[in-house]
Amino acid sequence: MYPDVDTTRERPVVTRIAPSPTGTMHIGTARTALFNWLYARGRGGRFLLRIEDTDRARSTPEATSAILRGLRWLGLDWDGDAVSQFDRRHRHAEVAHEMLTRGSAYKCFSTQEEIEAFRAAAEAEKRSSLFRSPWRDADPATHPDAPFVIRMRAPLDGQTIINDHVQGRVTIRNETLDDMVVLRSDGTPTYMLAVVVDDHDMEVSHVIRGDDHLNNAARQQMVYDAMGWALPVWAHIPLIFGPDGKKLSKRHGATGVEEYQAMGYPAAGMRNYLTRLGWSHGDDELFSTQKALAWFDLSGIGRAPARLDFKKLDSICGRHIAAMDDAALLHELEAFLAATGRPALTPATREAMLSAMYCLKDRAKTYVELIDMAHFLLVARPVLPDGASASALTPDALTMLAELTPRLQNASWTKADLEAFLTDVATARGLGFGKLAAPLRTALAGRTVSPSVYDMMLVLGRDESVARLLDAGDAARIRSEP
RNA sequence: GGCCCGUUCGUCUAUCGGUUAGGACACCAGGUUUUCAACCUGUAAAGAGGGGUUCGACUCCCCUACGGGCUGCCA
Repeated sequence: MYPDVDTTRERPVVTRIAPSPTGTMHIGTARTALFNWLYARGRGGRFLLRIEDTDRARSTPEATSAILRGLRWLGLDWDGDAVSQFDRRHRHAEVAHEMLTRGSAYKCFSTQEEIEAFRAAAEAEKRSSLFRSPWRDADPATHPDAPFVIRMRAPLDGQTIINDHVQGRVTIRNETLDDMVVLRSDGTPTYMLAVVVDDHDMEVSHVIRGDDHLNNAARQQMVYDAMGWALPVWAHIPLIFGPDGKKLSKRHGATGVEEYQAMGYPAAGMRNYLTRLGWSHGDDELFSTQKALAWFDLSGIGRAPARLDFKKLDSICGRHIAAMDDAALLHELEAFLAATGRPALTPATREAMLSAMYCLKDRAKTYVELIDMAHFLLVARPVLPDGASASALTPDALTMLAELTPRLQNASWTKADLEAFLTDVATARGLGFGKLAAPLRTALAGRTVSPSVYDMMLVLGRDESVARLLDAGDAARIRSEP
């Protein structure tokens, strides 16, 4: 019934993401947005945003702003203003009436109670529960003066073929579809109508969306056909599952993009991971957004649902953080601090952070870990050692620090010289450097985990380092006094 | 129930009829090492099951099993 037209013919590339504002921005929605963005931006096309808010009961402004924030965080910029589907309801109704005059739709006066009763009976008798409206072929002259919905007059036989660029040729027999409602009795459009009208009016050329819409595509294609509109290229991508292979839900932990932002994952790493989830370009695993834009294509999308793997996300994000330019990383970090309500950096800590970035970024997979690793430069004297690190301050260790500290006053303050000097100190006592590093780390950072002691001394500088070592000695002395 | 889609190491995936089925993450065993991270080396690990088609199937077809989606005056 529908010829295999080449829908990829010359036509400007326009994609869109059309989330419904009924909660947080789901990670799956974010990935769909990313695919659409990559496809359009990689081809000089446009990427649009439409808020599908026709369900007035469930749509909230808060959810809309969460969507905007999520897209912005991921760096997925859209063209023009976000379109409100609800605002276009009159246009949708206009098309519904156009379908009426064209004879491709009809008024149905069946009440919801009648339909529900029919479905219940059909289920009970194990018959098809497809509702066949008795008004489909009724003479308009006999129509009552009563509320009605407008239904699509869908073909009863034949088949509808979805030429899907991910799933392949999908054939659906028309007899398995009923006459869907396109305009509700209150005059508002249903999703099935609105999505087609909007995509057409917005000149969307490629519809890349979750494969939960694959079946819907057949019914939507009937609307395109009824209106004589050019079909978009269909690409129905598999959904994302939780680590256990079940549909991603709250019990898996993070489902909203803002939760990932709060956990400190860098946007570039998220883009990389999400792009690779369900799409591939040979064996390439780690890539920049520029590469993704150049490589992304519908042919690389897999047909099976993919599971979220936090370990891999961690790994990818860690590599992105390590590869980032220090200044850019600092900028991102400050944005993270602001977005999550953490205290901002002071001019002094900002400078220290920048100079320390080289020894911090290799050790962190998230900004949370980065901040944690930077603890030594964020705390002010006196550094209070935590329980685990305090145990390194044994009497012997304190003696060693006390001897060493004055000599640090005129030591050469470079990594190589400090390393030589401190190694000598430890060796002179017949100890491995580890025995000396532990108390040094405690005095400098107050933690058992930190960057290398040399790096901390370099970042802190001579005065601050010496002062911290003296503090540690003082504190121990005070503790040991009765 | 009906219809539609899917199924390669634990996970993400490569392969587009001919490979010892490759890579990455995770794991395990070593190495490096001042902690952590990183890094290096190595081990183990897969075509859901059954039928076809073919000289030859992970790859094409069918059936089954399992998973998912749709079946709303939700989107």
